[in-house]
Amino acid sequence: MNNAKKRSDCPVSSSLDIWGDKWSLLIIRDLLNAKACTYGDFLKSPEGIATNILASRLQGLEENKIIIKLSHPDSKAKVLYRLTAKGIDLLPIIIEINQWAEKYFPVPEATQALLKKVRKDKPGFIKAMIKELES
Amino acid sequence: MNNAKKRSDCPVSSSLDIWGDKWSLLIIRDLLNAKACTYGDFLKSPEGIATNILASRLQGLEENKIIIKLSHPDSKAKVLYRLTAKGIDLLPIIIEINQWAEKYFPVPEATQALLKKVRKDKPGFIKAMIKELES
DNA sequence: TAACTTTGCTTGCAAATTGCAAGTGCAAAT
DNA sequence: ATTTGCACTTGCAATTTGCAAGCAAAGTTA
Repeated sequence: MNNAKKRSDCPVSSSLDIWGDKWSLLIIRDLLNAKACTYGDFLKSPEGIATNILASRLQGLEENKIIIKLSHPDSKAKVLYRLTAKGIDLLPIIIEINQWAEKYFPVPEATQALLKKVRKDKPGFIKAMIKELES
Repeated sequence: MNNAKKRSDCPVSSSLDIWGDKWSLLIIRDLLNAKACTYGDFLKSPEGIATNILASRLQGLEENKIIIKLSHPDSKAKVLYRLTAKGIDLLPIIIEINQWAEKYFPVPEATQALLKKVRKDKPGFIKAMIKELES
């Protein structure tokens, strides 16, 4: 998703041009869960992304303003990645994906617990989570 | 998305294993728009999917029970593809993608019109569309 | 201060996937 | 009987992926 080739004017297609690959949404998932991640944090995720692919995806997401690179307060050697407002706004999509998944195959307990809260009050859940991610 | 390799237990990851490539969701989009498509219909979409890729994606989606292949009432030479209930349930994800896209870049008039209705009553819109797709 | 480790990448290369063009086989129309 | 339409398949070049190794800058340890 590095190269900026737009296949059509369709909003779904344009969105997929940005984050429609097997890895980008997992990076975004990590950032929704953790609020901020280092390069090494992404590598530790269970799917096992290759380091060169991670670098290329982070670059693409940054170019598309989905994430921002920040300097780590503790160390110059470390880098922090965070979601922009545009990236945070992918949360509803991720929630719907989780709900779809829960309906059609077994999901982890932690997911079930979160989705229970979502079911109780989805707009409230999203609002609270956005507030948390922006702080 | 042909091969059934599950990268992790994460519901997002598992979902992407099924339809998380640059083409599958466009096939699903076409089926949400048209209810039923022939092989040739998919080829006509503006993104220009290659015929071998289309064949491989249709096979994968069928294996994962997202779509079904039906015989065309008019001709034995034709095949109809339709969404299963599992496939139709991807509609909320597609809607959220459209809404995200509308927020961050210009979208076609037709999309804007549809999203206006979504904004007015999202659950109602989804319900009506599911009913239409299942009929 | 020198050696060692950690962090965030980059590079090289083989393997897999994609995309283009050209078939192929069956059905239907002429 | 021949041509056309439809749903794919095949061959092959080009791109992308994934593994392993390398590397510079920063931080830690002795």
